[in-house]
Amino acid sequence: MDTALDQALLVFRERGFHGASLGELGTAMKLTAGSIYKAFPDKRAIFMAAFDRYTDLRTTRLRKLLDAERTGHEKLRAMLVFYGDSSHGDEGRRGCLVAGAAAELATFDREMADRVTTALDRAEALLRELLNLGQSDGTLSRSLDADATARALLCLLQGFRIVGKTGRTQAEMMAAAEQALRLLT
Amino acid sequence: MDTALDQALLVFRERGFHGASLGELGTAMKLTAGSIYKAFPDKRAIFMAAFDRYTDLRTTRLRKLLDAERTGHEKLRAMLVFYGDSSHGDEGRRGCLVAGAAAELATFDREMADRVTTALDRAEALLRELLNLGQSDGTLSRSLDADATARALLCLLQGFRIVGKTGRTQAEMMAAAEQALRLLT
DNA sequence: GATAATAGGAAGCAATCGTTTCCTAATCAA
DNA sequence: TTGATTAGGAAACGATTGCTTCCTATTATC
Repeated sequence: MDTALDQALLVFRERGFHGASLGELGTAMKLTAGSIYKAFPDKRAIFMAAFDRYTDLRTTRLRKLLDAERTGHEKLRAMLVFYGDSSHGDEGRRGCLVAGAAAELATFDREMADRVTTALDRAEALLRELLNLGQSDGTLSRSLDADATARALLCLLQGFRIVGKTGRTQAEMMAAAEQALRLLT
Repeated sequence: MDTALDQALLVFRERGFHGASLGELGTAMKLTAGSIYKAFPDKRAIFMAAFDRYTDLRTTRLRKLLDAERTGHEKLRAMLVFYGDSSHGDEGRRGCLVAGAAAELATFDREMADRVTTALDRAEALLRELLNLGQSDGTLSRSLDADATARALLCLLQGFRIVGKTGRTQAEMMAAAEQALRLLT
């Protein structure tokens, strides 16, 4: 089930919700349409399940990376690098389900909009935590407005995923991430 | 023709390329499908024309705003405010055609990917110009790496448009913009 | 004012969409 | 082994999609 969702995930990331047909989803999940509809009431439910799995997987991976760092500055760098790594080459071109859902579905699908908002709010809250930590342990500038900076960083990271769709190099994205980090020190 | 495109534009911004049907486009443009296909070979061509008009309109408006400012710092603020203003409330929820096309079409449609890349490259080049100007006239920090900072700002601005899809307030977006600007001074 | 050219709309086209139905084969309890 | 339950696939469903055809007004030209 999870492995099938992992394949559906890729199709949705590359093609978007409306751009992904059940045929493509089926071949990716190695399942026929009939079988898929045994597990999901409709296409939208597949997307939502894929969305939830995507955010779960990514926050788990990110948390692990953050736990390996000590200072606020280092944790923040790890988060910027995490997004930078997801925003270049093939992986970058595959795109981000959160950004994609925001662009494609947030206007008219209330439930999807709520999911996107929740995901973004969590990321923003995490960034604020890291900023506060860095300001406490002295590794980040104390003159920053943590709320406004967290929101700006959220935008920066989402922008990474959009710009990353156009096939930038790792070096390009990392230089941008490092420059952003330098401004906060 | 341009006024018809302006209406098609809105539909594409809200629903994306695949999410916008010719019926919706027709009612928005106050034209039937038959008439539309007198002017465009296919739906994709409508989108491309709308995309070009969108980028033209926005760069024209932006250039005008930038010309009204003198220093690099003030011009950069004007650009950040321009994107912030487009990223809240109803206008924010309508979304950005460039970000939308990047998320939805950049993976498999080479010609659209090129268009998106060109639009992003132009924005990045403009940001670099403003940074260089600010560093020359002393209104922006000379220790910045202009290339990396321009790319980071490009991501920030595209992120504005994505986050703006979820209905943020003007105050929220402006605080983020002002904070980003403060970091560059 | 007659005629040619064009712009727009109504209706219908095949194809594809998401979805359902039904059948088969595997699984499991007794 | 038997019978019940389930998972999966083949095929077809109506609806909608992007697109075309054909007809009717309107405009423009001489």
